Amino acid sequence: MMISTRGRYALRMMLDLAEYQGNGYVPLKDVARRQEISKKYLEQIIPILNRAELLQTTRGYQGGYRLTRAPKDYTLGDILRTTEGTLAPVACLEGEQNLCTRRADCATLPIWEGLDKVINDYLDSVTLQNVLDQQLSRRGDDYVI
Amino acid sequence: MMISTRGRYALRMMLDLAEYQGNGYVPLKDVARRQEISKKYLEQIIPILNRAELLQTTRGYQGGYRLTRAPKDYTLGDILRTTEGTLAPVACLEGEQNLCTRRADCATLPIWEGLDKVINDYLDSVTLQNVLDQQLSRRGDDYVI
DNA sequence: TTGAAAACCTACCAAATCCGTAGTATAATA
DNA sequence: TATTATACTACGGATTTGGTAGGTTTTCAA
Repeated sequence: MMISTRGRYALRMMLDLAEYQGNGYVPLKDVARRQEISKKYLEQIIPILNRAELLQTTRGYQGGYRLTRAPKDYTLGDILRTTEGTLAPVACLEGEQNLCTRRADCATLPIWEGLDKVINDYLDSVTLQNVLDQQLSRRGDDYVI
Repeated sequence: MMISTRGRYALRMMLDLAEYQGNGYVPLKDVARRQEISKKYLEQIIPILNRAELLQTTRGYQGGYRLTRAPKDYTLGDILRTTEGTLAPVACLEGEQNLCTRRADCATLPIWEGLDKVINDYLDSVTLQNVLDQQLSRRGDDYVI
């Protein structure tokens, strides 16, 4: 498993904001309730998104969070790389601290690089807006049936 | 990181066998030396491949391991799914014990299913033979330079 | 000016997973 | 029967995961 609850919850929170923010700010309490995720745990995930300026906040009365950009301007790759730190499928690709002496003629390294590309390309091909659209169309289907 | 040393070492061991087995059996000692992996640790990885009948063994003098099939008849997906247990990128896809009550109308589930497919398709598109061929052609390049 | 609502910060913790080491038992063959 | 090799099982330290808990600070409204 490469994507932990951190990334998955972050994604669900971003989707929730996209759906419910309207013109205002959404309090975390509401997101937590709708998504059935501990508010306290979400509080730990938010600073990561915040530092990367993926969302805006105000404190105090009627405070909360909202997206910085339009939903179509976030790829899932953006959100997941930010929260997970890396999406590298193997340690060899995780940076300088994992340098391997066999790297120069490692037969498997090109494989991992290819896998890494496939993963990132896929996640960068989907935006928050895409997911919202799919969700709405599925809900529509339910009414028809 | 989704693929641990177990899967990566298993893959390197399979490649090593493919390269060095000839008509006989390759003792683990030799694989461990060439690949610079602890023999004791490899001993723990092997039973997994063994149970799945990905390799053959004989004990005792001149014993060791060899591949069951031709290198072109193993995909990397075969080997990695066997050793890692699952290549699922998220817990939600890892089987019945991780059933989620929100599953029925989870907006993100289709994303994870798509990611899972992309990963497995990629790893099933490469065989051990493919990797061997690439490796040989790279070694050839070195001679030219 | 005070109270309530909300975000912010930091410490802590149990359980699981990862990455091995170690020792003994068993089998095959010269 | 000695040697070579696999097979099995237990243990353990380090790290990651998935949170809980409690207090602090900011903002606004009554």
